[in-house]
This record gives sequence, C-alpha cells and structure tokens, in this order.
Amino acid sequence: MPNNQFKKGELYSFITGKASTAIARRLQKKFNTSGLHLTIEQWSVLYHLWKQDGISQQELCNATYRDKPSITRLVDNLEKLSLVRRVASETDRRINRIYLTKQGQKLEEETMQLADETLNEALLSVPPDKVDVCKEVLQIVYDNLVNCND
Amino acid sequence: MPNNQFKKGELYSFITGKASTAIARRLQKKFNTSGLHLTIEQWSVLYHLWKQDGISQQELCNATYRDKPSITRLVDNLEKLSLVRRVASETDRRINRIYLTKQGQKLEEETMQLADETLNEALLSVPPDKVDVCKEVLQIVYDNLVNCND
DNA sequence: TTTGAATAGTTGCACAAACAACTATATGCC
DNA sequence: GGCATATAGTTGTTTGTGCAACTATTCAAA
Repeated sequence: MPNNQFKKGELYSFITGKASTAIARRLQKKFNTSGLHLTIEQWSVLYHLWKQDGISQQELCNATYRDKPSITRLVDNLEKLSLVRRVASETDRRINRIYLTKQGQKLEEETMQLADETLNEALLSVPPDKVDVCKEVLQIVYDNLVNCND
Repeated sequence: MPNNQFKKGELYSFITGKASTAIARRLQKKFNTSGLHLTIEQWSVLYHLWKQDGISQQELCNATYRDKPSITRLVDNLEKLSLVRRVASETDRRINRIYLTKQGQKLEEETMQLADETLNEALLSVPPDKVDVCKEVLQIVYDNLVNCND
C-alpha cells in the first residue's frame, strides 16, 4: 500500500481543506469582533467588485468559483445589507451588473487590513519561497481539475 | 502597496480554498457517478472511523476540525444511511462512541480508490517534492491558527 | 455530600452550497 | 420572420456550518 506515486497519508486533509477553513474562521472572527456584519463568502464577492466594479453575476461565478444560485443568493444578501445593487444591463437584458454602493466601497480598507493580518498570522514563520511553491501547487491542482476535463 | 512580506495578490484564494473545493467537487462527482449516495463531509467522518472505529463524537470533532453540532448532524445522517451507529459509553454516559456498521466498513475500499484517483488527477505533473512543501506549508498554517492563540 | 464548574452532546436559527428545474432574453440558422 | 439553442439569472430542496443556548453527566472542592 505505501508505494504509490505520492505519500497519500495526510493528503486527505487537502480534500477537506483544513488550512483554508482555519484561515476563513480566523478572518470571520476578526470581522465579528470588529462589529462587521459580513460573512467571508460575502466578503469574497465584494473583493472581486473592489477589483472591478460592475461585473455581471456570471463573472462573479467564475471569479469566486461558485455556481449561479450561490451568487444569486449572495448578491441577494449583499443587497439587503445595502452594500451592492443590481443594475440590469442596457445592451443585454439577461445580465445584471453588480455595483458597489458607497457603503460597499467603504468596507474595502478595513476588511483588507484584517485579511492581511490574518494571512500574516497564518504564514508566520513560513519562508516566502515555500509560500510561493505552495501557491504554485494549489494553482496547478485547480487548473488540473477545472480547466482540463469536466 | 507591493512591498509586503509576501506577495499577497493571489493569496486570497488561500482563504476561499479554491483548490480544496475543486478536489472535493471532483471526488463528489465520482461518488455520484458510482452510485454512492454519500457526501464528502460524510465520507470524511467515515475516513476517521476506518482509521479508528468507535471513537467519540468529540474525537471526530477534533479529527475533522468541525464543531459539535456539525458532527451531531453528520452522525445523524450517517445513522439514517445505516453506515454507523451510536453506542453510549458504559464508563461515561455523556459519551457516544460511533461504530461502523458492516455497510459502513464495506465502503472503505471503493471510496478510498476514488479518493486516490482524485488526488492523482489533482497532482498530475506536480513534482513530489513540491507536494511535500505544499503539505508542510498548509500544516504550519493550520498549526499557526489552531494551536497557538484563538 | 452538596454545589459549582467542566465536558459531551443536542437543538434552533441564519447563512451558504450543490443540484435540478424553471423563466427570460439573445443568437443563429432555415 | 420563426424556431431551436444557448446564456443569464431565479427558485426549491437537501445538506452542511457556525453560533448560541440548552440538557445531561462527570468531576472537584468546600
């Protein structure tokens, strides 16, 4: 059983994503203790809107690697929080463009600060070159499973 | 903005765990097309029971990095599927020991085969030493966030 | 021995994810 | 133009997660 291509033993925690879960929980706690009523999932949508405002729900699906119903409901909740608003596209009425409100724009600085803090805590004592290797591997894994077949 | 300790740019996908999500989805699809009515989360509980049968729900919490209510419900559903059963401990009646049924035991071989397949597909063309670095980094991240403070 | 704290587990609630089925709009081909 | 097909988004259902509040049992200390 041991002589496979990789040592599989502890690799199954890859599947369950314990590390990313730990990071997400830490960041969520920082949000909560800062009085931000915002989930990590909502934040991840805002994150892409801060990079490019006014993208469609479908583009948010691709950017966040979520399916359409998930984005529909995340945008629903972000609208309820008055952080974004849906604007039907003039040229293609199937499309909703999602725009940040003033309130949504205002959250960028504080939350990105907390996210940076969280990553610094997570990566404490990890040499930068190892972080780069890790990023590279995770990117290949993602590409292997998403771009290729399926 | 760029001169931080780490290049943070693409690091935020760490938080959202896109790679582990991709792996989990691929494995779930394999389960579905094999006619296995089993979620990845249920499988992750069975995985620890295959390693050690009869552990308590609290031990499953620690092993799977989930909170107690999550394990309560996962065990509920695994019991409904007749894959495990709760047995109250004789020595400490607060504790439920979780035991695999015959059906639960039978799933090990097939599902681990599919999990191995999935990891091979995920890690295709990734050199083993880089996988090791990646594992090491993810372990440190987990330890930094879970063991230390919190 | 009793009382208070700690531990194991359950339940209620809000939010999120995956899948299927659905509506509405756009596009391309006859 | 009209019809088939593709695309964008929504809704319903089941499952899982995180938090808070709760019950039951154990343990420890006065």
